[in-house]
Amino acid sequence: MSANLKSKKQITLADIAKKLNISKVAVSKALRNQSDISAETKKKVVNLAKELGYTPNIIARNLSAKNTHTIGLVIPKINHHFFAEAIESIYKIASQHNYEIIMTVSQESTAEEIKHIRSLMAMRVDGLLISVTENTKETSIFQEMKNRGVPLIFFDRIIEGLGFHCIVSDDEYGSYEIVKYAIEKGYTKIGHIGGYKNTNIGKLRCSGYTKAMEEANLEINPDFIVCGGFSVSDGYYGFMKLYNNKSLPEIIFTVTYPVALGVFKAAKELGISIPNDIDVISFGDASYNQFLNPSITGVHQPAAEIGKIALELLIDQIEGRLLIEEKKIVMPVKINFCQTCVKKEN
Amino acid sequence: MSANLKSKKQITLADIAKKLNISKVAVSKALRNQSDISAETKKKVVNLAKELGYTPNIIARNLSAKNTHTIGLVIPKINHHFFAEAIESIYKIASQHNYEIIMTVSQESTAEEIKHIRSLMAMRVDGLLISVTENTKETSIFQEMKNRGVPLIFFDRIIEGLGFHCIVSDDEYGSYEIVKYAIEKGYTKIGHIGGYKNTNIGKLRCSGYTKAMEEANLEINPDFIVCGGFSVSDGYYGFMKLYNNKSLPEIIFTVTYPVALGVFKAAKELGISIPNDIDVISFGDASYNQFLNPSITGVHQPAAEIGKIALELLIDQIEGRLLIEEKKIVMPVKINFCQTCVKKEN
DNA sequence: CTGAAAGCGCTAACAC
DNA sequence: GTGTTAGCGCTTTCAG
Repeated sequence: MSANLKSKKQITLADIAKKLNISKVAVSKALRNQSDISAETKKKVVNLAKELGYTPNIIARNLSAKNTHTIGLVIPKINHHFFAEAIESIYKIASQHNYEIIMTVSQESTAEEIKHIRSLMAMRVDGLLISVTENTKETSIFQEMKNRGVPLIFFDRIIEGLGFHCIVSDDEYGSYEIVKYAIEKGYTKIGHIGGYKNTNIGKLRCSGYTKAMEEANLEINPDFIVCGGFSVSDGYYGFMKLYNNKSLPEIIFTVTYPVALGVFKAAKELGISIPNDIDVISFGDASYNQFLNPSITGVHQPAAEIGKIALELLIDQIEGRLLIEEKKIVMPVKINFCQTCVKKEN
Repeated sequence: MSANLKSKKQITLADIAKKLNISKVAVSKALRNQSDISAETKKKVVNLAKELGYTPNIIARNLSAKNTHTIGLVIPKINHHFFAEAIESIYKIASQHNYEIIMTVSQESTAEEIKHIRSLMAMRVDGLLISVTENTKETSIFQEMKNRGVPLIFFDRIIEGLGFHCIVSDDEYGSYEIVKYAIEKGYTKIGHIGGYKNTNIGKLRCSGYTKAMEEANLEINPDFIVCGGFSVSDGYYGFMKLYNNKSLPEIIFTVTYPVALGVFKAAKELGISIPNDIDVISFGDASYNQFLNPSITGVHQPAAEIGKIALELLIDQIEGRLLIEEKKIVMPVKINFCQTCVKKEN
């Protein structure tokens, strides 16, 4: 009825078997190059398969095999430098290990997140790689995965204490370091456009900021802090909110790079110059950052590396080479010194 | 043997049926809320399913159903603004239509591309959405898909004449327009870092450039033209090549936005100032372009729109609502005026 | 080396 | 309303 795959009947093992007057089993074995088939039969089978344009039906194979060599990936957003780089790396590694990735995007919605996890479970992926949404609080779905024994690894945006391995950047220390750097440069009125406190990165990046401030005996002005999500629009509205207060901080530390871009956007609209009128530093960066005006001094995260390690860990677990308890890998970060936060002006 | 999904046995229809002392078929129907099952039975089944944590096995379902509600996506690269935006849109639309996307990344390798297409076919996706690599010349794999009647749509990087629908930006006209604009601004020595001529976008963006030049009776200096791929590194090496010639053009029109960034990178290394020493315009842009120094005047492509239309077209075709002949949709583009190509200096 | 039998989990078709 | 039968395409087991 439709122009889809069913319209032309697909070639099956049985078709090949019939033409060659041998059994389906022989064909199956020949195609998988098993040892107990004569070279001659193999050759005949392989040739005919090619001639007929045979494509194995993985669905059928998976149904008997019970594993799919497929990994489910759930991320909150694609068009964000950190994730774009991480997934690029994940796809590369997956290809090397002959796993297929089924990526889903939650769009920062917990309902979508749950829907996708269920869908991936129904597809019987061998394991799950997840970075949760900025709103995820409810852990029951993950608890359920734990009970079922589904291999699952969290990366970047994680939930601890559920027994799954986690891999993250050193959020707290990186934040601490960059705020400390700003303090050394002479800034004292330091604001923070942070993430929701229910997320690990929101919480830790904020506490790194707090620690640096306290260590330097600097006052943390609550008016200089706003919390929200991780995207450009959150930075934009965050800055607008700060702007509507009586006074602005001298420099703002943003929880992500997109948030910093949002600040740029808002400042531009308001005719406020960065870094002359107000300065910005961020957690995270982007490959194109070097071309910005000004380029943002920020904490560089090893996104590709995080993706790679997360996937390798997951594959190890799937293939039974990893049976240890919940483990948290914290990747070191470093500051990428650019054109913001150069010196405090007087 | 491993900590994978098989370790804990999955609940099946049969398990539920046995506990309830009814048949598998009744359970299957109840779960799919079919009309010929009593409300009472339905309730019992649904409750028990939830209690046992039943997850339908889509693999098994697909095997009998013969369609998978799954679409294969093959792109050359993720971390490139055009694709990031297009796939974000594709995922969004897919979610709305309840299709699952299986995205694969060819990394600009034709071998990977073919491997992924075969793999997606083996997974029996209902259709394919493809943007080919910069190296794709061999069309036999697509010919094969045509013969099999696989619904397939090309977008952005297309192959015409094979009978598949295509959707692209107006590459030639957009290029013509922006080069014409540069000419109006007084530039005469205009170079082009272009794409391989075997690709539609490489060819058309170059011919748009050529047309504008010819129309203005400007000389096209072969030394001002280099061809290559579409990424940052291609722009970088392209510019280095131009630099090693005797003279540089006044302005360079690049085939993609990443190529323009590559030019920025090379120029920065060489101590050449953009737009003072040499100027740049590009086909394509990025959301963060507005924060660049200088922001690049370029042709804006409706990436999200292209992804959306491509997918909707494909779904129409899969579901049998589209039976017309090969059709090419050309999306209008517009110039995004920024800080490059502002005026020719004397 | 080869093949017959059984089954993966689900659904469509048809009977009761 | 409900159940029986058969089959999707493949692989594993085991007998020859």
